[in-house]
Amino acid sequence: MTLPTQYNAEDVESKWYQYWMDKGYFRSTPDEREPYTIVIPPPNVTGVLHMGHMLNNTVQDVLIRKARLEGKNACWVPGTDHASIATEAKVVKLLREKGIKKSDLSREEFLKYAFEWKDKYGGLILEQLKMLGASCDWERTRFTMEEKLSDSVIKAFVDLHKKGLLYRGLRMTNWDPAAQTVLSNEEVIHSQENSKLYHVRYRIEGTEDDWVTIATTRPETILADAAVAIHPDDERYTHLKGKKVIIPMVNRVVPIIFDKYVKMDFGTGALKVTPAHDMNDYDIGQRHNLEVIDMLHDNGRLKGPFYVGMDREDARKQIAKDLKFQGHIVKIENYSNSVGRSERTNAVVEPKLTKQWFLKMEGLSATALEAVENGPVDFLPEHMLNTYRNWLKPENVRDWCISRQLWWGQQIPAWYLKEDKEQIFVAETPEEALLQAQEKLSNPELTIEDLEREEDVVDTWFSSWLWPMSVFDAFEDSKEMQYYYPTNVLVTGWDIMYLWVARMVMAGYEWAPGLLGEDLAKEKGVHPFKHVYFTGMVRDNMGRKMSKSLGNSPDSLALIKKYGADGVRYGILSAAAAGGDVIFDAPFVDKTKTAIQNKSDLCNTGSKFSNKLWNALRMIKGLEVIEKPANERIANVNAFAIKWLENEYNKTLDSVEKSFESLRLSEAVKTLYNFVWGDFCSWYLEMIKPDYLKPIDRATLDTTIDFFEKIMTLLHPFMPFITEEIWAHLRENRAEGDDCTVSTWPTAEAFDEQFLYKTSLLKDLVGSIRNARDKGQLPKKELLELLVKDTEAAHTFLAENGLKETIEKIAFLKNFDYTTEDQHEGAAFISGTEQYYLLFEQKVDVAAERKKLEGELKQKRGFVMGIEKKLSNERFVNGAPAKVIEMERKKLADGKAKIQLLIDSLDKLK
RNA sequence: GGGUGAUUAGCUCAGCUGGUUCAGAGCAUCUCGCUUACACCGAGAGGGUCGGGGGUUCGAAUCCCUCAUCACCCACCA
Repeated sequence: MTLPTQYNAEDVESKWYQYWMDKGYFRSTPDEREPYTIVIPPPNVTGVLHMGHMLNNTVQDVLIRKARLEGKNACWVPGTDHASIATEAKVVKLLREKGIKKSDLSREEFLKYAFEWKDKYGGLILEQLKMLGASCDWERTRFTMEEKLSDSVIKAFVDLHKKGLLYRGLRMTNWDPAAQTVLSNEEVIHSQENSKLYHVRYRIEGTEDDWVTIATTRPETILADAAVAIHPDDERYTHLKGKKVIIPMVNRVVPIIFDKYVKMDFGTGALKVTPAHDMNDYDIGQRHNLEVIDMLHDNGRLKGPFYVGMDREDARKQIAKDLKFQGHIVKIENYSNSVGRSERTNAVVEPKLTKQWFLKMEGLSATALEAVENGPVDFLPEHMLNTYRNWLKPENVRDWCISRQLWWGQQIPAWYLKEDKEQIFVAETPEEALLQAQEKLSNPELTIEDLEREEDVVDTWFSSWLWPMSVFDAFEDSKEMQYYYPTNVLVTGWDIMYLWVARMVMAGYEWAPGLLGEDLAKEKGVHPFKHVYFTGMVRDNMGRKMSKSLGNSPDSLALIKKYGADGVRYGILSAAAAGGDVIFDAPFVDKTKTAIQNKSDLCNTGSKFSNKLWNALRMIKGLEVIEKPANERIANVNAFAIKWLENEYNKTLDSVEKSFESLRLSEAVKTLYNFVWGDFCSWYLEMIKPDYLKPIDRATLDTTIDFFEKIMTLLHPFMPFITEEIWAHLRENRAEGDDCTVSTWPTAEAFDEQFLYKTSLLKDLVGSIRNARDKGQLPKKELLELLVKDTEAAHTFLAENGLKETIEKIAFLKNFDYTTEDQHEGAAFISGTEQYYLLFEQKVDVAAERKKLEGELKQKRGFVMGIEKKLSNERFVNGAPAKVIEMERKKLADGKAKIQLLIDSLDKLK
């Protein structure tokens, strides 16, 4: 069998995923093993895979694959979120393109269309996750609006209502005129926009020509003004106390009021108050009993009395003209202010007084804070706790507005008495609601016809916060919940820390105790996850978030096609320390910007790494085998190489484990990269590689394959495809089920630091020899003679079994011996603390060599002086631990020895 | 206004509990090599007073203070 020189990720990857699926390797059912659970942060059902998902899901896959290799019952639950506003907006748009208006459809008809559309196009992202290698248990795929999950939502709602945590109230809310629904604060994105500040004068009632001038960015709302407000300490306006003003256009007379909210130094110091269309004005209105005049329809068009049916933005321009015509405009300034837009529809959000359902957050948020601050939930990176704390502080917490005026979502299980809408009955079914009504109103004659159901649905997050429980069918006495809950780790972006993470914690504490039962809750805990791993945001090279509207997100699938999923996974992981933002250079973003292309390409490093692994395999597979090593010399070298790799391997494994413990995945993958490329390929394989066309002995080859196999297991969580491919090639005739994906994670064994120090000296020496060859312009493989000054230390160093032969082999020496004489031909150099001579027929460039040695000497002297100073400092000697002092002493001794060698060398170079 | 981070090699970034992984990696640059696993490669080299200043300490890239610059989040903006 011949293997191609280049690894072809695309061909290899396509076959393995199906293979794993066929074998059912990702399937998890409760058993006696320890569970390791992750629930996916459900992407929008309409979403497509972007860089953020790739980072997020690669991290999850690494963790879940590692757990699987460790023999745990690894369960990664996938699924999608119904994303009510975004999806409904999309469906509405699609229907409009077909000429169907939402308003012409009944709720049932609309939902039918929506579900059809979801079934047809939704969940594409899950298929894309498979391309990435995500080892989810696909048989567990859930959807937040499927029947069972919706049932959980209803149950949770009813339960909260029973506990008295839900209420319905008239509040100023964020209104999205495009989607025609209320939004939570989190769904409103504020940004600075250019607008105009209109200075408009209002005539004071009872005067001919006395005016007060206000400043506003929204002159159209003048029609709904209820007062003009002044700061009570503003001396410019004290004469207006008790006066009234006449509002232009509508000629309504409204009072001048005094309120400390007004800033004296802003604008004119006089503020028009429009309680119906501004959050703060509403508050002022409450304080002063002002009339609330709503002049906008739900779609953002004007009710009147002027500009009827005109959109608010058009009306603004028109009224500005009209006010100017009537002499009310004093001036118009350019102005930059913050404008809130709907995250989902990008429409400018209107503050609007609406009746909504709210969830009391006081107790819930305190619990959520406590669970992380002093409880069982860890954040990574830790400092995220500060942000979390800041958001959950009592003064920053507001009740959660959970109703939405949409159809795509769970309809709120509340029924109103048709005759008196203030009579509300919350129940899981209409029958129960009716019973409640009959009882409460002491009227057994009531029928279901007398009730009508609340039209609104709940906020999407009201289903998401149940996700870690609802995916295990928690609300129906679930063995799965009892086994898998709490989940081990949640991997998500910090941008939804409050929106989602905090709320899942609340939900966990609210319901898990009841669902798990007292004993189990006590034993396992009720928190939804133990660790939260916050990934950073993936940004482009201008620091901007990747977003569809900017078009700065690279095409994920194109990346996978180009570099292979393994390459992309490597790239994105090695770039992302937990919590740190990732600047991801996107080669496909904008070909006109060379700056982007010039930058590093981490995925390419990953795909090169795949190729390196592949070729290491090719080398091993290409070897001829004999039973015994050809001679003792080869046997010694091989023994040394194996001993070295074994130690280096255990050290690496130890370090990788430590990185995993603290979830430092980028560190783990880099450690493995360095070990594989450096120690395994560059050193070990070169040591055991037989001469051209010579065979290798079976024992060495077998050991090498053992190592290679173990390395594949270690690397598997990061690069699942190539490791499985190599695994398959490494041994012929593997048993059924002997696959890398389900192999056994090795345990770290002790390693010998002392020995590894020797090997580092070896590396240094070999490097020096190569450097000397380089300078002497000698061919790499010409066999040379190396002499070392005969000292005790040199003997100790070379006494290590096989070390000398190994140096001879990889540095291409025909002879390596001791000498007492100084040598004058070839190159002289110092490695470690020894003086070496590499002999060849060429005079050294004396001047250049002297210069180099002098430089080295100067540096060494400075170094030694520093240590001497340190050691003569009594406070250091008394204060520092013995180990450190000992180390310093050794450094000093070695430094002094080296200085002597340098001086000797310089003397001889004269 | 409240909060959080960042500043280390030309670029992108690691660097955990202060001390042998302490000044690192990848990319880029330079020199030499198409060598028999790999030119997606190999061998070697250059390059940083760790943003400035102060402090704590025997010892600081690491802890504290301060200044500067740059991000981001929350609140708010007539």
